[in-house]
Amino acid sequence: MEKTRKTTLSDVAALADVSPITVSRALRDPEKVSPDARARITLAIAQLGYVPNPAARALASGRTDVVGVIIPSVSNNVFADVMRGIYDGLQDSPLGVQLGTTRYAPSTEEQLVRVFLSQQPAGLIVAGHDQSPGARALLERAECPVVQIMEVGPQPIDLVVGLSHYQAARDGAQHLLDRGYRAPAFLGAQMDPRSQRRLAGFRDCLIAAGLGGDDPVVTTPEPSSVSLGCRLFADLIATRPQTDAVLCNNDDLALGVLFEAQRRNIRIPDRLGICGFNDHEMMSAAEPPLTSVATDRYEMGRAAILQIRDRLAGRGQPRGHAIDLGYRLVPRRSTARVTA
Amino acid sequence: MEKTRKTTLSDVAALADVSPITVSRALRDPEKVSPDARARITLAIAQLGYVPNPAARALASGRTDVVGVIIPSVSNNVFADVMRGIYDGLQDSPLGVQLGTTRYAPSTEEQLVRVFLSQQPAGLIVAGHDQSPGARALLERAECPVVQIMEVGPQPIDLVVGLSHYQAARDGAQHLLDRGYRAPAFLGAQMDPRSQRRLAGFRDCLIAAGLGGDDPVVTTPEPSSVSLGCRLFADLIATRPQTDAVLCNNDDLALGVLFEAQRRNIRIPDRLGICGFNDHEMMSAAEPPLTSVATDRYEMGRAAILQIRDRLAGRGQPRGHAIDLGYRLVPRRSTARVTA
DNA sequence: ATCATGGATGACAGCGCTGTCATTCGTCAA
DNA sequence: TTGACGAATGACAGCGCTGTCATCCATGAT
Repeated sequence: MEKTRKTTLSDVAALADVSPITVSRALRDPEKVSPDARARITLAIAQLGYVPNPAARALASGRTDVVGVIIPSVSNNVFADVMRGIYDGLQDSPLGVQLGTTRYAPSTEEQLVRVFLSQQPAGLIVAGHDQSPGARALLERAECPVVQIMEVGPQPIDLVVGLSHYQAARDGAQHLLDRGYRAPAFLGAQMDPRSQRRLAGFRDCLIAAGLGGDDPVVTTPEPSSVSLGCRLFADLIATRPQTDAVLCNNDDLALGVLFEAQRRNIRIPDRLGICGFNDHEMMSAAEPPLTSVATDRYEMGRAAILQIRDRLAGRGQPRGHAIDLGYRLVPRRSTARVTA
Repeated sequence: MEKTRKTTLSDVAALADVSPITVSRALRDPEKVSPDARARITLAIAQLGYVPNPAARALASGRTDVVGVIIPSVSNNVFADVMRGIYDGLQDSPLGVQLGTTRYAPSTEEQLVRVFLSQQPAGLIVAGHDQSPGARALLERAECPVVQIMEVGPQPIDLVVGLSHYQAARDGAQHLLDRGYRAPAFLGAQMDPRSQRRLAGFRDCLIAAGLGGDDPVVTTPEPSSVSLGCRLFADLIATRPQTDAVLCNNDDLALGVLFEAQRRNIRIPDRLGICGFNDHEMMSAAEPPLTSVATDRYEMGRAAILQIRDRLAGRGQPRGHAIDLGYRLVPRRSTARVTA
């Protein structure tokens, strides 16, 4: 196990017969180096298998090629789509990703922000608008672009890519009313701030329609799952049998409701309407196909990275710029009641 | 926008009235510093809000606190579970994660390995056993622990945490035969090496049972999805109507098959048996509940990180150590044929 | 022929931390 | 009382790269 010293810039420089600094320039800013020297350097790099040391670069320049991404959880498939968008947005750039998960804990988030910022990242992507005051202060002082994703809202820290969960859920609820359902309920798991705003949209829609009598809401802090959808729905109809439709906080729950309804021979969409949230691919494949409020999680991640890349390239949007990706109600058979 | 210099070790040292090196030790190895000095240092750090500069640490020590994770894709929910395990395994450690995705391309994988290794990571986790020769050579020469996850197999690079996909699928196929199905087929998407080995297990099971006549296999390189399950199943019964059971390469496909079968009024399990792979949470919630071969993706990620942490702590397993997490056939109603 | 101009290159120092010694001091056995 | 020892601390140099400024040289205008 010999201790082979890594090849350095100087090794390359020696072989290419230039000074180390010229090699450094050839790597970062090839335009500034003569074609002749550049060719010799490229060759030397290939011969030696040289790979730059990012730590040294970071220390010397005060910058890194790492984008920090802080999300609540990796197992939530909403974030899986976001991450895919992020990675696609990274294509053809030297940037890498450092991922941190908060487990929905503000204190963890603040600590992650602190740690990530200490690495002088090229940019930071954080989920949501509900950072702790401490985390927010850190982010406002950050020297790199900061993108808040998932939702649009007041007082952005820097850049924003998201949508209005309140409006999206309100439209979902309105769709149920439009289709003639008169006793819709809300099912929610993992009641993070976005879920809370969806719930608020649902409630306001019912109130506006004069249906705000009882508060037909079943929620739990547990993480969302299909099985949980089954259980929550079972709870719901046990306590509120007149329920004729459910707006689910996400698609997992909606699928669970579908299965539980099938088990109980509850006819969909006549006896029960189901509307999910996000419009995961499986919604259209289900039998019956399930209505959902479509959100573009993939684009959310991609756009966030592109915002950062634009900023780094000097042609970015100013502080406060927000991209509202919107949402789209996708009606399917699960809410296609015959009696309107 | 004032250029506030970050507080450094020396600032802390000055305030605590010790030398910088003592502060460094207090951070990395508190035992080696007197309680008195340690207290003053802790106080100074808190007062100044000092956060170490990881780039400087990496440059000086030649090591980082980052574990590189190289997986094919983040959107595959198998890897979402693995990632969750990894993050849980990281709890109470100073380690962070740098994630890279190969998009199932060996050349991308090799480049990622090269880039990650150049960062002198604390450890590396790579998915699968089918690295390109170049990537393999790099990994074998790596100075950090390397864990191959997902499957066990011959010639490990260093550490391994996985299971035998061949055996798992073979058992799944055998289960279908045991339940009296006589014309099972295999449905596969995203035919990566692990999927190929599952397919091999399926084929060998049929051959061993003397049912190896035709080759009832429908696969596609497309990424797996529920909708794709619907389509593949439609293709399958169009070309091979006698099919009486399907072993699906994963649970998404199995769910798609269920929906498509419901659409066509194909009775499950009597007319058609369905077996998935991985036993995603939704399988037990479905109606009817779906049989699957359970794998512990979460534990795969967690164990991989723990292996690395043990190594770093000096009490790790030797090179070549493999953990076979096994699998578990979970029979449910979707294969509970009455006629045995 | 002379000088200003700008492109190409290089010298130097230093980013913030840690490895490797060396040094100091108190403690205990002889 | 002395010396040996270990715990606590410090001095020094350097990790590999880049920011800054200086230098060099060919070119074209005068």
